[in-house]
Amino acid sequence: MDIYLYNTLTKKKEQFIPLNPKEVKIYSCGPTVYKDATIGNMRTNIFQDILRRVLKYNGYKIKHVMNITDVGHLVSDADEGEDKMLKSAREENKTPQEIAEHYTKLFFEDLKSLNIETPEIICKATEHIPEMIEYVKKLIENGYAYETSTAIYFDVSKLDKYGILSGINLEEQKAGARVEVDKEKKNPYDFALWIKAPQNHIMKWDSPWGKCYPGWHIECSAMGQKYLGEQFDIHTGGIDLIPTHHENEIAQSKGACGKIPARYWMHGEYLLINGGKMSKSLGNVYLLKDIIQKGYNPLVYKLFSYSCHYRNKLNFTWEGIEATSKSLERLKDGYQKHLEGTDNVEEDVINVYEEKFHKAINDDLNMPLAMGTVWEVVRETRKSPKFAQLLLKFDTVLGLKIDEKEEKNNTQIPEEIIKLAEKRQQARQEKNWAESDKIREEIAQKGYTIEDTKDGYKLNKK
RNA sequence: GGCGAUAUAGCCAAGUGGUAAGGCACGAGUCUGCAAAACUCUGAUCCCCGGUUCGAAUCCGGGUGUCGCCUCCA
Repeated sequence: MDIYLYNTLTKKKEQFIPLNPKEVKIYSCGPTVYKDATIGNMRTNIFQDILRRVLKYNGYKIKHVMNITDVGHLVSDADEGEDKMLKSAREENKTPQEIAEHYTKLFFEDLKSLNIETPEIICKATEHIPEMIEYVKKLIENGYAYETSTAIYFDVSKLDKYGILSGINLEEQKAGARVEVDKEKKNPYDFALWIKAPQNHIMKWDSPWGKCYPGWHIECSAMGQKYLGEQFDIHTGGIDLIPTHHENEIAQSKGACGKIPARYWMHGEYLLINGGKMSKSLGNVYLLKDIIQKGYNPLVYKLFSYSCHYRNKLNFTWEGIEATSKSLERLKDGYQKHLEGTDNVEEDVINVYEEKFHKAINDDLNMPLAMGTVWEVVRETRKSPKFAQLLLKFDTVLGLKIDEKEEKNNTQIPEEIIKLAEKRQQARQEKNWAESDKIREEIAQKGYTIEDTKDGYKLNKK
């Protein structure tokens, strides 16, 4: 079945045809590991995971590269100001290496909680300094870069066109309106490839231009080329990377080898919090940890993100998480019921559902639409293991572990509560409903719920 | 000022020319001593105005609203 993906480069949905008919090469801009990853960051990672899984569903092998930026970009704008890694290190009284290690570990823990597949290749910026130096050298040789007293800059005026991704027009931009223009820069949009380190700068490396550290964009170009070649299939990232980072990656790649590095550029939209931007000042920066701490399965967040297409803004609310939490439970219940079902179902019925689902995910990863089909199968009145099997197949894309039973009953129920439940059970047997209801109220006040089933009572923590 | 996105039931959200998927909530019912859970049923003509068309949420023009980016940011 054909796959269609929206390409930021052409602003159109295009049929996806990989360079190699069997293997798809993807590069994803990974985290800068100087602070906690937010659920907003995770939305992008979920989007990238879906992309992988959908391609695999279609039978492709994946070679997916993700970088870890463990050398800081600058805190302030335009190639000046303090380095973010160093700032965090100073604030937390640790070495930059310790900071990077710490946040890298947390990042991968989040991915694991969300059942996000680990890319085939994870590469750290600090381990690819020689490749970056070579890349800068090449750009200088090709006449796309020049040296000033502070850095090696990319000369955007040497390109036939700068700004193809974001659609900016250099002539129309008010250069330097908000950015202090470096007097030595030839063009306001020239960006630093390689920055000469001040004496007190901790992270710096020897290079033909002295002790330096890399500019923000060079690592992705250098590592992408190293692992995937001069041109690969898909480049992904958050929507915010379009105007600067990806624009500059394209510039670098065109300068170095005359090619746009990726044929398809895909960008995930932002997650909003209560309709607005997530920001520290509003105190609405949430981490996956916060969702877990409220007692939710982290996969609830993953399912929540399927309620909206990746190219649309998704509004995060706790109400939404609560609603999704119920959905996930019902999804799992539905799966179990099919598993235990005995109804007969024709292959045709299965195939119709499968095709509907497949078509949805192949249509630019339309998860909200695909979920519609998932629910149709879950709600099928006929119960059959064949449907369970189909759902399991869907779950290779969803990654929700629908066959894993919730472990909410594993939480320790205090002796006291169990005693009350037993007492209530006895009252019920004696048909002493008043007493029974009284005890239920008591249990509720102590933070537990009790449900009566045909096999007896069932306790849960609220 | 420039670039871009979006406006569909209480909420989240698909659908991009042929009489509005799905999820959550609400309400009703089945079940239950009652409740919970589960299951079943129930709701919108698609921001406004004008146009094209046999026919538009869907195309075109004009408004209005919301949001994002243009500075580090997924």
